[in-house]
Amino acid sequence: MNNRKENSTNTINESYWKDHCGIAFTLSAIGGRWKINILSYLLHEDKLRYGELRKRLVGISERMLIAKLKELEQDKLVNRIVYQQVPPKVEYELTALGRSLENILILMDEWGETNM
Amino acid sequence: MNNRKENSTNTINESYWKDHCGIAFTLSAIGGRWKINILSYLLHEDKLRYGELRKRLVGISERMLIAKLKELEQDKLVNRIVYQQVPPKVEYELTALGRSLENILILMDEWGETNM
DNA sequence: CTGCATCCTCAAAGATACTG
DNA sequence: CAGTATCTTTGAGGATGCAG
Repeated sequence: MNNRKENSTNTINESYWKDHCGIAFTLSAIGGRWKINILSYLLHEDKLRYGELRKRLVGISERMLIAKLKELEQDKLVNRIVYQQVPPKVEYELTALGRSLENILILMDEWGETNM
Repeated sequence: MNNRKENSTNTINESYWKDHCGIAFTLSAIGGRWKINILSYLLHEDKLRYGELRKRLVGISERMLIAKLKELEQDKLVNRIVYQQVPPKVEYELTALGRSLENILILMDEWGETNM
């Protein structure tokens, strides 16, 4: 996808990458404080406007939401749909790739619910 | 488990917690830069001494490794086995709860391998 | 060998004001 | 409405020295 190799995980040795490279990549795509929340909402609600997402993600700053949406878009997990009109309207939705994360999110949710 | 509520995710609103509480909890248990790496090694190699883990986790500082192992121990994901001898010998191994994360790690690895 | 305490750095994230 | 720009803050993580 994009510049994964510049992330913090690039200091890991070869034996690691042989065994767990996929995990590191997945984490780099959905890890951090906000991305999974964003993906979850888009999973449940199909299309959401920027402002709707912001209302749901209580506590996120505009700057962060934009940054994370842009990263998700660059990683092809979400589509950004621009409606040419005034006032502006932009919607975000999951791509097929984004939806393919559903199994992982479900498993994580189940494990958490069971063990919290 | 322990003090989840003090984490950064505690600012999220009610509708979030209703829908995705489990995911947030799971992420708080295995998220971050190192925990999944540690878990992966213990999954593949059963018991590992502190020094062996440190050799495998290239780039981690002693301070971080100790801190993350302690967190994993407090969350009941790993067991710490102390051998009363000189020089000291301590081994770490997954608990049943820790091994129960295997499915998630496998899914994440597969997704990453497929899409990286 | 295993582990703790202290100090420090830097990047991620927050706050705020502004614009098309 | 949907962003952008700038400044500030925070805290995860690194370096180092010490101890049982």
